Amino acid sequence: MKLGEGVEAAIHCAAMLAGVEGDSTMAASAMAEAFGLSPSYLLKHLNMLSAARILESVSGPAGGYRLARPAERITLLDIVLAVEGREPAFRCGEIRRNGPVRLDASAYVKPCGINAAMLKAEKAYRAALAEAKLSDIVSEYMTDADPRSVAAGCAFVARHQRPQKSSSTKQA
Amino acid sequence: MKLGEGVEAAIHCAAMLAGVEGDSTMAASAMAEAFGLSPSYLLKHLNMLSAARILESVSGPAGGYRLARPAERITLLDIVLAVEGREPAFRCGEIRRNGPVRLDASAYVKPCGINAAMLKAEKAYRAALAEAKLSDIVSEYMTDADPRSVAAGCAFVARHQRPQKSSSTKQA
DNA sequence: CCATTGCAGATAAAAAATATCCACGATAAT
DNA sequence: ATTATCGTGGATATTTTTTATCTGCAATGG
Repeated sequence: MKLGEGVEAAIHCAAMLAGVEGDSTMAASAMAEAFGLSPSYLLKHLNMLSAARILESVSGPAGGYRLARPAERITLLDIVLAVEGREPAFRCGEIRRNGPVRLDASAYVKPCGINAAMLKAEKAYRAALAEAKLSDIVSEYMTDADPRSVAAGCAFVARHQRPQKSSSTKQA
Repeated sequence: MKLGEGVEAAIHCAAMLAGVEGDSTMAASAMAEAFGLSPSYLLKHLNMLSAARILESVSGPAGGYRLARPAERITLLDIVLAVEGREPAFRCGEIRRNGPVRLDASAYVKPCGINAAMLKAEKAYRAALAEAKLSDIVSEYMTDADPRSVAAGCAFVARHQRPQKSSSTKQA
């Protein structure tokens, strides 16, 4: 059982995007730099998040990504499913049918109990991830993490976020 | 997130071994046949179960595998961890440190909140698997599954289990 | 002795994850 | 309009992991 590295990247990016103001965006290249990741590969994962409507993207010179909805309504489950796919970790291959004695298909209408138990566990896993809101991750980071780390992170966001043209970002 | 196919094989084999009587054993080749699996590869997984003290093995012509302890004290978690390894699915690469701004290591003493949330979810997953006893899987199968399937399975076990030499298997 | 079985290690084949690149459309600044 | 920047999608390459096979070896019952 293993989660791809893209999950870690995706969550960190989403958390960082939670810090950009208004409808500003942040370029994928900036996030790749922030985490020392391959820009071209990170794009793939950000794209998955876009497709899942977790992020929005803006093309063009001032373009980049931003959250598609408030961080309060984004969970780690949303992100994990978007990046890793929605299929369960355990896939029942129905190997019980593969023996030398081939019974009629009607003998296997009842779902495999092993499969049921494994899926139940995964349900618990997903429920726990669904409880973890991106906003919680961010606020815990703000309060608990080392002030130097928080300051550096915020500075990075402030430096790389890009205000958008059309919509006024609450200018004083 | 994906579980190897070996997990399914391992659980099915363990469930089948739960049906052998006394200290009898069943050869790996028999189980491979029962599930239509590659014998040489199945051996690998059975070996992991042996190493984890979930199964016992006996060499020699009458040899094979049997449960190392009663099915009541074997959980799906035991099996999954034995086959897939004990490392968590999410491994924090600490990519937050990989940015262009290198802070002192002391700025990262607090564990990453993302990692904590992911591990918490996995803890829930493992807890659910720990609740699933092999004996439950087997007894549910006996009562719920199609009688033809149960009969075929029991017949297979009866035909392939091999009594051991030294210990008397409650012979009438 | 000898046939059968599990064990360990080397190896190979297949699949998946990771990473890079390029042509393209969108867009903002000039 | 031109240009430079950016995301998109597809093709492709590289690396790692998984799956599978084979061989020699030790154990053991007959």
